[in-house]
Amino acid sequence: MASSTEENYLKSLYNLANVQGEVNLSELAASLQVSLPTANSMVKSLQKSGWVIYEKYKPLTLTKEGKKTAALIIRKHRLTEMFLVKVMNFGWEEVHEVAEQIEHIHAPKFFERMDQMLGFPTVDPHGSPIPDPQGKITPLSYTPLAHAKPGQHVQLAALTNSSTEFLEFLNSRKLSLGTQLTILSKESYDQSMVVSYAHHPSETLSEKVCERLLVRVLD
Amino acid sequence: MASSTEENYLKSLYNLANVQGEVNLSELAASLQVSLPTANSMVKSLQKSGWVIYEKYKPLTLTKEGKKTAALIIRKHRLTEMFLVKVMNFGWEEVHEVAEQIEHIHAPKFFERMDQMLGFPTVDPHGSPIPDPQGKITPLSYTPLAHAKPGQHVQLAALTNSSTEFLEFLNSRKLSLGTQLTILSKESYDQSMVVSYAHHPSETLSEKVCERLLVRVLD
DNA sequence: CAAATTTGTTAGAATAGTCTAACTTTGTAA
DNA sequence: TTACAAAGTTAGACTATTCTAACAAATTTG
Ligand SMILES: [Mn+2]
Ligand SMILES: [Mn+2]
Ligand SMILES: [Mn+2]
Ligand SMILES: [Mn+2]
Repeated sequence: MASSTEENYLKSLYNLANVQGEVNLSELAASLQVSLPTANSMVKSLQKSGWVIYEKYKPLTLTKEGKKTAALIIRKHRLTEMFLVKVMNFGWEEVHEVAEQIEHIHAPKFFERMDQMLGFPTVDPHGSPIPDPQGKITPLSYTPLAHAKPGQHVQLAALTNSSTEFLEFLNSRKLSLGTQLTILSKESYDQSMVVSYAHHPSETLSEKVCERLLVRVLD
Repeated sequence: MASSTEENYLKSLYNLANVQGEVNLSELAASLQVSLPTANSMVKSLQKSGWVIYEKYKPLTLTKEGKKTAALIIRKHRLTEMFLVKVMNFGWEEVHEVAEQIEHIHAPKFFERMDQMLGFPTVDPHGSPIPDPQGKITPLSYTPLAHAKPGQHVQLAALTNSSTEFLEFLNSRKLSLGTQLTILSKESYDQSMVVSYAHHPSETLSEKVCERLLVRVLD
C-alpha cells in the first residue's frame, strides 16, 4: 500500500509524463516542491516497490503497476472535485486543495458512492477526464481556443491549467465549461482574440488565456 | 498544527477521560494499539505542544487547548458520519472507519458545508452529541435500557458502544434510533429483558445489549 | 573541444513515529 | 512490610521523509 507521500509522487510522475512517458528528476522535485536529493531517494524507494523504472542519470518511467496506481488516485481526486462541485456546491476554483487531501482516503465504497450519486461522470469540473475504475483513461481531443479561426463557433470544454487564479479570472468573465463562443477576430500582433458569448458581446482574451482554454468546434 | 497521529492521541485522551478527567498511560496505549513506550514518548511531545499535562508516573490530563482541539476533531468525525448516512446513504455500521480518516482533513469549508446540508445536526448516527464549532459539547442524559422497568415505554436514543458487530446485531433485530419499545419483562436471573416494538411482538435482549442501549423514557 | 552550467548523486543529519529489551516505580497482597 | 505484579520509563534501534553540503556526470556554449 502506497503512503500518501508515495501516492503524490506517483501522481506527479503520471501527470508529468510527456510523449516519451519519461520524466526528469528535476521536474519531479520541482512539481512536488522538494529538494533534488529528496526526490532522488524517494524514486529509489518507488523503484524497490516496483512502481518506477530508474537507472542512475536516466529519466524516470512509471511501470504498468505504477501507472495504474497513479490513475486510480487521479480518479479519486477528480471524482472528489466533481462531488464537491455538483453535490456540495463548491466553486470549481475551491475544490483542488480539498481533493488533494481526500484522494488519499482509503475507502473504495466512499468513492463508488460518489461516482453513483454523480451518475458516473467522465470528466471533472475542469474538463479533465476521470480514469475508469480499472485506471483506464480516455484522452480528450479538444483544440486550444488559440487555434480557432475568426468566425468559428466553439464551446468551452476543458482547461490545460486549473490554477485558482486562472479559474477566478474565468469566473470574473463569466466563462464556464459549456459556454459557447463566437470568434470575432484575432490580433496578429499579440495573438489575442476577441470573442462574444452570452451577455458579453465583445471580450478580449490574451494569447496566454486562449492557449489554456480547450474548445469543441461547433461548426 | 497537530499531525493526524497527534489528533488521534488527543481524541483518545478526550474519549477516555473519566470523571476526574484523568487517563492512565496504559489505557491510552491500549486504546490506540501502540506500545507503552510509544504512548509515553508521544505524551511527552503533546505536553511540549501544550495539549497535555503530564508528570512522571502521574495520570494524564488534557489542557483547555487540548480539550478544544480534541472536541473539534470529534466534531469533524461525527459530522462526517452523519453526512455519510444522511447524504450518501451509508449504513450506520459502515461509517466509523471512513470518518476515522476524514476527521483529519484540513478544510473548514468542507465541514461547514456538510453541517449546512445536514441542517446543523446535534447528534451523530449513533446518537452521540456533535460538539459545536467552538468545541462545546452538550452531554446527553439518557438512561440505559437496563435501568428501565417493565411496563415502561421508551425510545431508543443513543448507544454507549458503536462497534460494527453491535450495530449489525441491532440491524438484524431491526432496532434503530427512534424505535419505540415497550418493556414486557425483566428476567432477574440474567437481567435479560423481553421487549416489543414495531413488527416484533416479543424480542429478548441480553443484559449486555440492554446496558449499551440508551433510551428516552416516554412515560 | 574546453569551460561553464545544469542535472543528478552521495553523505550525513534531523524529525516523527514506532518497536523491543531492560529497568524502575508504584500499588497490592500475603 | 516484604514480595510480587502492574504500570511506567529509559535506552537504543528502525523506517519514512526531509534537508544541506559536497561532489560527479551530463549537457550546453563559446
Ligand atoms: Mn485538481
Ligand atoms: Mn495529494
Ligand atoms: Mn465513530
Ligand atoms: Mn482518526
